[in-house]
Amino acid sequence: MSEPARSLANNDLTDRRVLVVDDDPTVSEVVSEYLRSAGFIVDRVSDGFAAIDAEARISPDLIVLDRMLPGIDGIEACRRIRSSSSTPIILLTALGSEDDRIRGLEAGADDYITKPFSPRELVLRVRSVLRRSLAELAPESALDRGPFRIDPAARVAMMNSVLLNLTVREFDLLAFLVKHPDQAFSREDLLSRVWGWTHGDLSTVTVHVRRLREKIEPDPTHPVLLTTVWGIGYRLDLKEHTK
Amino acid sequence: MSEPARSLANNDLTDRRVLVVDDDPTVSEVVSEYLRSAGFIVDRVSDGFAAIDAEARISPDLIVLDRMLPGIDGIEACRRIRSSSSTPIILLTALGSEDDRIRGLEAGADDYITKPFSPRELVLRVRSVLRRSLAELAPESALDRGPFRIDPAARVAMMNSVLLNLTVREFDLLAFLVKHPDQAFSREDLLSRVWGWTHGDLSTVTVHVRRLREKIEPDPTHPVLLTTVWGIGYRLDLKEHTK
DNA sequence: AGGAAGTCTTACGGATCACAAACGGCGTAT
DNA sequence: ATACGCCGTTTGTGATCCGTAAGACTTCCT
Repeated sequence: MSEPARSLANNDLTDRRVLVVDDDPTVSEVVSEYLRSAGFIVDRVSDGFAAIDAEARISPDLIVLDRMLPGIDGIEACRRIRSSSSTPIILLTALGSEDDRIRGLEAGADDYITKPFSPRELVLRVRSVLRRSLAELAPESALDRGPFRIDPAARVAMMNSVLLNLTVREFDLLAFLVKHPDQAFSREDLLSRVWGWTHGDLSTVTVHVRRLREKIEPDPTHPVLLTTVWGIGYRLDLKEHTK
Repeated sequence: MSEPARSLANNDLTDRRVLVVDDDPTVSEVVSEYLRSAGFIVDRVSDGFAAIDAEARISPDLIVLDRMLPGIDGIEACRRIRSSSSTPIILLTALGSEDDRIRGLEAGADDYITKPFSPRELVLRVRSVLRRSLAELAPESALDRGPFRIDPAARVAMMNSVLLNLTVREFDLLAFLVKHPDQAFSREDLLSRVWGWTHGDLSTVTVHVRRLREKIEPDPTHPVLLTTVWGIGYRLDLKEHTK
């Protein structure tokens, strides 16, 4: 109940412009209709070049891009759009292979939906991606909680009034945990919500947790703040349910 | 041995209401039985109008809807339900054509299963759709009952305000029992609803009950909280009969 | 009392998991 | 151009947990 509600309140998702790119009129029609009824303003084009052009012209808040297109394909269109803009992109595809998915994400796509998909799921994904991208733009205020003070704007983190010398990832990780204290997160969750990855090496999380511990724990070998929940993941303990 | 298992999700999928709509008594019976043994509460109706009525009346968490129905067909029922509610819908069908599928998804279905399907696949799909839809909702809150306090989000269990050091399985087992106190469950039930297995070695349950007793019973050899119901299974006694 | 079925207890091997340490790549600053 | 810092990955190690099996014990029934 903490985050999603607030970001929804601050950043309204209605009336956002979505650009739908698909050469199949049926799919394009269905997708557009559903997005419209979900409160989005929808523009449609049917090939890659038109997509690049339209993106530059109307600056949509998000693009739904079919992977298979006449002319340049979706992946290439995605790459070109991304090279000049950070507009979020959701890729549509008939293929479901892992390789395919990775190539899509590498090209800069923010999410990936395989056909056949339900329009409802599409709307959910669109909302989710939009929320994420809008949340990054919103100016956030500093947060004091427990011994921590997180200032996202200044990118400064303090603990007991002393400055923590954190790296980018460490800051993001700590900021997320301070925003969601006393809640256990799996490595997948953290990878997804802090790193923004949908898949990847989970040990990345493990190592960064260890590095963060070195900077915030009195005794890093016996964590009391950032504790591990065996078989689940990690939790930042601000409530004293321990001991 | 084990299933895809590891739901480790934030939201408990047990005790969710599923409405099964099918005019074929055999199919309806089989589907319902499998869903029940997977821990769902199942209601059944046999035609489209009854489905619309039942949906409004009992507000199920999910609907399994046959595509072929007397009166209005599944697609139409799906559309009507969707017009007034966002309850997730899984469509059952004998047909497998692409067109058919698209029309189903267009009507607002969240997933689509073609007959013949394995009951196991059905349960997996139901879980998957439910998990997606529940993920958008509020996280579950802590539960206080008797001497126990269960916080699923934090993955913390306390007894008389002291922290219990439980493993994953022990936590899941205790959480389930605290949610359903003073009710006897067979080992099969527990295996199905806590482990998510449809079959397996029942001694697994026995051993875990014993391990849990070691951590919550004053005298594990003479249980007073987690008692065994001879010939039936186990029960968590929270109503204070004696003492 | 005796047998059968159900339950409890203990033990063990495999599997999983968490952690530490180190490595190489990449970008940036010097 | 070089050095440094950060990041993601890999490897090895130790610890934990889980499921199963096997035997002892208890309860129920005849």
